[in-house]
Amino acid sequence: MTTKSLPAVTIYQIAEHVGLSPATVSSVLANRHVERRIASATVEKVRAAARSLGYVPNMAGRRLRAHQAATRQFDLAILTSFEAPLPLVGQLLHTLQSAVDRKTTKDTRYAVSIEMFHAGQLQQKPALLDANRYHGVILTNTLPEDDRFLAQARLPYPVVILGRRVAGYHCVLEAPKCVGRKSAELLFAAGCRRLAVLHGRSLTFTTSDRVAAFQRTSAELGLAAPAVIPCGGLQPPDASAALGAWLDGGGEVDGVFAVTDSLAMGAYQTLKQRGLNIPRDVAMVGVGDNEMAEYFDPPLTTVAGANDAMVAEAVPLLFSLLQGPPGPAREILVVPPVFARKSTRRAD
Amino acid sequence: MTTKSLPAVTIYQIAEHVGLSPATVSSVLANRHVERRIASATVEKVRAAARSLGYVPNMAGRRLRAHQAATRQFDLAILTSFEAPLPLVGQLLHTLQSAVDRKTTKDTRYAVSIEMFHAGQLQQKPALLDANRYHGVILTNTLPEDDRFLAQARLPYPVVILGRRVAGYHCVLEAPKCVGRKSAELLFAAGCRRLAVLHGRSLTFTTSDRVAAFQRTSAELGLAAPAVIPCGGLQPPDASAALGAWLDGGGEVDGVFAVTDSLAMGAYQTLKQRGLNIPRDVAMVGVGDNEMAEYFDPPLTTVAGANDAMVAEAVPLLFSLLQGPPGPAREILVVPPVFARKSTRRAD
DNA sequence: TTGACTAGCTAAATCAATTTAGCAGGAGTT
DNA sequence: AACTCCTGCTAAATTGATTTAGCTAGTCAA
Repeated sequence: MTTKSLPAVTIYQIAEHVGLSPATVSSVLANRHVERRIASATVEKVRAAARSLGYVPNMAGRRLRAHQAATRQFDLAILTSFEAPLPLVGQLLHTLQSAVDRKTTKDTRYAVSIEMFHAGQLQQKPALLDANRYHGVILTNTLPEDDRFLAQARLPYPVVILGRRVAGYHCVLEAPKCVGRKSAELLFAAGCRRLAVLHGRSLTFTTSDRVAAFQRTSAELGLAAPAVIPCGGLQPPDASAALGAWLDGGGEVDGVFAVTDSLAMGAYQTLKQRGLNIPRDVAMVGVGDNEMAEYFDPPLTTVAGANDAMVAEAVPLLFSLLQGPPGPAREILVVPPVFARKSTRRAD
Repeated sequence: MTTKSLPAVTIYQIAEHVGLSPATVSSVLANRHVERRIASATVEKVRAAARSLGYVPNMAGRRLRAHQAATRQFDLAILTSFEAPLPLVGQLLHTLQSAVDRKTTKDTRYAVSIEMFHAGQLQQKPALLDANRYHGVILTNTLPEDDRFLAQARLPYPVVILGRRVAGYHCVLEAPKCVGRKSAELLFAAGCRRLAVLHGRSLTFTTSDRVAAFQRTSAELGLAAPAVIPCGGLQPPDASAALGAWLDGGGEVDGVFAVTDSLAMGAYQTLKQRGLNIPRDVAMVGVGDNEMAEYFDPPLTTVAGANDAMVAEAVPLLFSLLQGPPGPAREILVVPPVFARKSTRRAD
């Protein structure tokens, strides 16, 4: 419990404390004491001092010294919010790691980190503006507050923003309005006339775009304004509860669009509990963000699942930024595919 | 395309190349050229040289220099295989990040990385034995080959192994045999007499323990030896195909245990396609590794979901290792809970 | 002509850890 | 007595980037 609060302890302080040279301390702490013939009493003394002073090795120092001149190392990071659904990040991580794996050679190495921030509080992330941590970053799941911060603060390393458009940055995002429009069209084509949309309470850029486009397309198709049902969170129970309450309040639908698949799953449960058949009584469209969608009962029609495609664009973009000259901020729009399944197929 | 292959370029080489001092080059590359009054022609010259020589800044050097004496920084990593299901890793990441967030103070900071290896090829991960990258690591989703490597190679930093037991390491794992035993008992209690177990082709320590315990308990209950059905992978289609082929080959079951939930989902599909009712004709038990299990149709009875609990043990254990003296390798066993749902409830 | 000032650049110190060459002093050998 | 060897340790160099203090040559004013 003798851990000093500050400042951080170096081997020089340990050396002074035990009355030996830094060389000896280093040899012990790097476990080289056998080949360096350090007396075992000395070893114990150094270790005890390191513990009691709360020594934490400085990796920057170690790495600098251990650096192999022929190797260039890239430190990459994925920056995402705590609140974001993990599968999306997982997919990004997977793709990035695979790319890194392929690109690793004898003289080029990569390290991939994940950093998380609390949604809307990106500016409180310490060291975000330091140039001494990462060579490049993919930033995703930001909220409007975060984007405002980003738009004014220029980060001193290459950044790819995933899923949003922020001025001055390289961005990869879903083609705007596509998902909402296609969802409305699918439900309309399935014969639905009273639509509803389920979304999480805190809308990201992407999900609010989906809702808005859904509403607009409904209007264009001559339908009544869709019911907008906000759910407490993004998990199935949230949707289940929200939809249930809405139906209890007299709401009526024959077509539901859920902006994420886990909301769709919750909706399935509520509809089935009330004896409503999918798709006969209520057709459903989700977003292909979950590989399970195909295995729902009935299989869920999804729009998008553009995450694959977005990630596939974002990763090469990041690598190109690592090498190439700055250049103007590029913007890549990914058109989401449609997977028509049973949940919107009434005639069968 | 003038990127030299080796060695890595430093600012000294750039300085020599353009006939200026390293100080000037540094000022330009750190974007300090305005306040340092560097001529704009010089700025362009330096930038061009950096690009053409393929300069990659050495973060260790930068961080060392930028180091704030009062701050100690811990670099932590999660080391997992590419082949592992991502949600588990996601949960671990989430818990670790939350802990790190709570523990971050003015003079103690943390960075969390994720590194991936190809299952069974951990020893090929470069720099795993270097002491200059991480202060501590949580290692998960290893295969027996990896464990053998670990048992002989001692890593020069604190390690917590998740989900397996490896001699000489701190481990957190499912209490052995529990999941397999409880699954067999649940199916037996549901009236099943002809059991089968679905598993992925490459068995981890955990999943092979589940299969073995399931077999043994079946025998103890006086049942015929369960059919063991290996699936090509861990995704629903793999289970769907494997179970389908087995049924086509004349296999008969009234109770199925799937060692992961995504296999259970595939099995659901096959059973329903063949007109078999769950749980009346075939009861099912899965493992609570997927939050969707409760929303299957019918809801899936699961054993475990011990991942929560394991992660909750592993993270504090890692932190205790970062501070405390070495001490003997601890082993924490987590007893998996049971969630009985409709898929094993025949009388209703 | 001298002094004040500026633009543009550089020398050298610094960050923390590791390693190499080598020193001091004692033991053992012939 | 001269030598070799060994044990246990240290001085100093090294790693890459950044910053501070300061230098030089030129401009301008008095």
